[in-house]
Amino acid sequence: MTDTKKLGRPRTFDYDEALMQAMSVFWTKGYDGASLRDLTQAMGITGPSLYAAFGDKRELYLKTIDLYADVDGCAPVVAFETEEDITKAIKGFLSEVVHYATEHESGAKGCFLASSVVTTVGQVEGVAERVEAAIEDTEKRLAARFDREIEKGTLPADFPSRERAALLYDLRQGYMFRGRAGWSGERMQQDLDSRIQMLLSH
Amino acid sequence: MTDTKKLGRPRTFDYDEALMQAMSVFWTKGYDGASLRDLTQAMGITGPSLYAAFGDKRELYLKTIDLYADVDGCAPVVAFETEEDITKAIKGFLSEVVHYATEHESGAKGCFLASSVVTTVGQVEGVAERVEAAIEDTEKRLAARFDREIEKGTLPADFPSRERAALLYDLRQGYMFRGRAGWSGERMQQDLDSRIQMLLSH
DNA sequence: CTGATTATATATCGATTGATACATAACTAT
DNA sequence: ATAGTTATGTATCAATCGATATATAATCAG
Repeated sequence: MTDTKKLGRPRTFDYDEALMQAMSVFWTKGYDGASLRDLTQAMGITGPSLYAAFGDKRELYLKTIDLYADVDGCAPVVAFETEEDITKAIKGFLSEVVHYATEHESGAKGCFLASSVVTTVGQVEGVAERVEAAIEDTEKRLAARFDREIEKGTLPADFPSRERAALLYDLRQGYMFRGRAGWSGERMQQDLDSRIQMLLSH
Repeated sequence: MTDTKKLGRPRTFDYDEALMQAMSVFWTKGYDGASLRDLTQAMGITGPSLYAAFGDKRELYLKTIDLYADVDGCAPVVAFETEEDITKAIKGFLSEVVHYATEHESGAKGCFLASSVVTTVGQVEGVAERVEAAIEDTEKRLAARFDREIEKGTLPADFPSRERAALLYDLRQGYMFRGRAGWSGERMQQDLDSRIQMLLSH
């Protein structure tokens, strides 16, 4: 935050882009599967540079998780929040999830946090808090969107926002899993409409 | 199958139990995280014995997946199939899932296949087919249970069995994820009744 | 300029990885 | 008994692991 000082030789690579590449490697190969060689090669830097800029492997890993949570992880949620019509909002959320589950620019599939990071909860210190915080944060945002609809009057006052938010999140998990398992986007779109109807039923 | 021959020195350890221990190690530490030392130590055998009995690390891994699919993976499904009352059957399925997600005799959490194996789909040859087959098989069994209820007349003829089976499966994924993330069983039981109602609505 | 500070590249560290060679032990078949 | 076959234990392989020591290059303040 307070890195106002500029001293010594400046780094010759893009910090954020290197971090993005690191995330991609962790995503596709997992924490243990990603070797320092894999990482440095993808990031375009050498070992000592990596350690100087990001710390050790674990710290780099945590930084990629934070990057994902800030930038990459909320595309479906943003789609859900910005669309005014609630039906279209849900459709947008789920469509984004399906798209996300089946193809990602990094070449990885599924959700980095939900299908890769989560496996290192008991293994890498600092991961558990981040995963739980991600669930908490996402579900709150989803529930808030439903609540807004109640205020608008398009959903009844006793609409179970929190429950439906949790359900939406679980559907997300299912799609991510199917994506990892190799399911196509078309196949997942199949039940989309009936699921939307179900999410809004009361 | 046709191992009718008995020749040479017999093995001095229990094959199935050793395989179970191996599964436990893979489950808790992941594929890459599980070292040969970890495995042989937990299995109570030496390296050469492991390679003689199970092949290399990858083959051992695939064998643990098959073991899980045959024995361990279907506890919730069996609970769903055996209970006659459909409401109680769903409750049994979900309760079993929650219990499964929060505690397991091996000390691992979540579903071995859904939260651990799935991350090695693109990494270890032979895993992808097994994961897809597991989804296919489970969803068919779940749908068949709903179909039986249609035949009994307790559910309407146009009840969407396949859709609800897929939904049930996705809920399972959600619980498994939450379990990995550290959620308690009580917390997950919260929405159970309303979810059952939703699964049976038409 | 000089001195201080930081990033980079080369080379390499000890430790651990997955996997075996070898000799020995224990069993079956003849 | 003898030969054939398989499992086990010891000891160890080359390769790779995560991480660093060292020297050099590039920037800053003065």
